[in-house]
Amino acid sequence: MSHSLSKENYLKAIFHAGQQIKGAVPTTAIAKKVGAKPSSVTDMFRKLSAEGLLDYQKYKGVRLTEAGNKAALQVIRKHRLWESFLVKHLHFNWDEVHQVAEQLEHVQSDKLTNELDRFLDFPTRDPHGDPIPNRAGYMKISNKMLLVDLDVDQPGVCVGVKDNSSEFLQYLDKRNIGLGTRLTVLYHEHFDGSLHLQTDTSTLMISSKIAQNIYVNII
Amino acid sequence: MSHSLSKENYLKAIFHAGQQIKGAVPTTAIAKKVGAKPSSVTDMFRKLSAEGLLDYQKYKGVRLTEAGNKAALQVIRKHRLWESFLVKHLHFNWDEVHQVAEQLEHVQSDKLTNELDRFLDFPTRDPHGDPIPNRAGYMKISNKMLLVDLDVDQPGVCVGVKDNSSEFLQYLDKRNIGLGTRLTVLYHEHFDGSLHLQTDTSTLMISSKIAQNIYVNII
DNA sequence: ATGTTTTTTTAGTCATGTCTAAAAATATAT
DNA sequence: ATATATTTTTAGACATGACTAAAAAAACAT
Repeated sequence: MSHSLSKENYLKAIFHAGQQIKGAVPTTAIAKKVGAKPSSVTDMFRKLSAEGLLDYQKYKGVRLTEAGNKAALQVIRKHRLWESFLVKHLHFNWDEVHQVAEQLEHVQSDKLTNELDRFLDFPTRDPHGDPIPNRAGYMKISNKMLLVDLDVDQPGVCVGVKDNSSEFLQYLDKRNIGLGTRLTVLYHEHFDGSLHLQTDTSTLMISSKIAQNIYVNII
Repeated sequence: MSHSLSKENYLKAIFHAGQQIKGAVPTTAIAKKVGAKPSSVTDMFRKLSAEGLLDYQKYKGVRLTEAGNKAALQVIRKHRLWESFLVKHLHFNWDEVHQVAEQLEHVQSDKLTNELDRFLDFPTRDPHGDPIPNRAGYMKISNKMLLVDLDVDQPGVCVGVKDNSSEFLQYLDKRNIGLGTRLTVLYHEHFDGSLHLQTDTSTLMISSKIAQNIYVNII
């Protein structure tokens, strides 16, 4: 029932790649994500396939089986719960959590995971706005969109960012934009694409480039 | 500066063995602690020695160098902080924490460790009453003693247990004895060695065997 | 003191997860 | 359609951390 650290990383990478790609996930895509050479990825594909976690046909890439999907979701659940914990209680910034959560996600203890979930009051989104699977592995499909695509006068709430760099996150902090910030686009400036926003506390103007890196949900 | 999971476990085991043994720590003692064969331990002794973490002479056992001691203390610090977190915030019992803390202690992030320390309000003892090294690696030498050795009328406080079995811990819960419980020995029953105790809320009688498994500090 | 037992080390092997280099299959371009 | 480029797989190797079996050293008895 429990898999090695390396296998968990592959499952997670395959899950994420599967979200972005239409059909089967190719070797090279995973090689990039896990930072290994394609030959190593092929080896691992075969191992995971033998364990019934992947459907793998030579030269055709892989798909997660139901068991593989479930395993991947459990890792993602742990990753996102830990990210939430780090930001909410340990003063981590959005951009610092990933590396540490990558380690914490591999700790094996259902009790730990579920108690952490309860301690955090069963959050549904992590600090990047991504949905957190519940203990059954179910998560809301994310219908987040980029702020730049939000219609004028359609209220939205910030649920995450695309660019995770410190610079960007610090810029957002300075403009008082964070997870949960409600905002409405007043109008698009056609000349340069900049957006004029109304938040609960003020109005502000941001460039098109910024708006291309903020995820919002319609509310 | 950072060591593999396996190496950290060896360093920790050598530290603990060194506390119990007078001179150098022999191969077999570590083999038992880490659950490996003596030949594997010899291999690891040589590796750690080459890294300057151990003083090792063939057939003579090992001693931690200053660097090795420091590294061991950092692992112990993390282990005990995580145990504290699990008990205080995640509803773990005294006896459930060890296995999970064994995993969490290997997560590498100074910020994580130090923020966890702060979050817990800089605890000085873990749920078993063992002292927690601070970020400099300094910890109070434990002057804990067994309850059975506490003098009559000398007030003490429960700082831990020797027996970590669920049965024993549940017994203590039932008798309302826990970490921090203040108690005084009223008298020893010479006939069977049982102790009569005064706590803040009541008086109670416990057997000599129980008193041999409870650690107290003089207050 | 010398033979026996125990401890420790050496030598050789294995599993995991990685790599490089080369071969095979697939995809792309004209 | 066929040559070229890219992707994927195979084959063989390596590091880590473990193992077994046998040899060497140390400790223990009488």
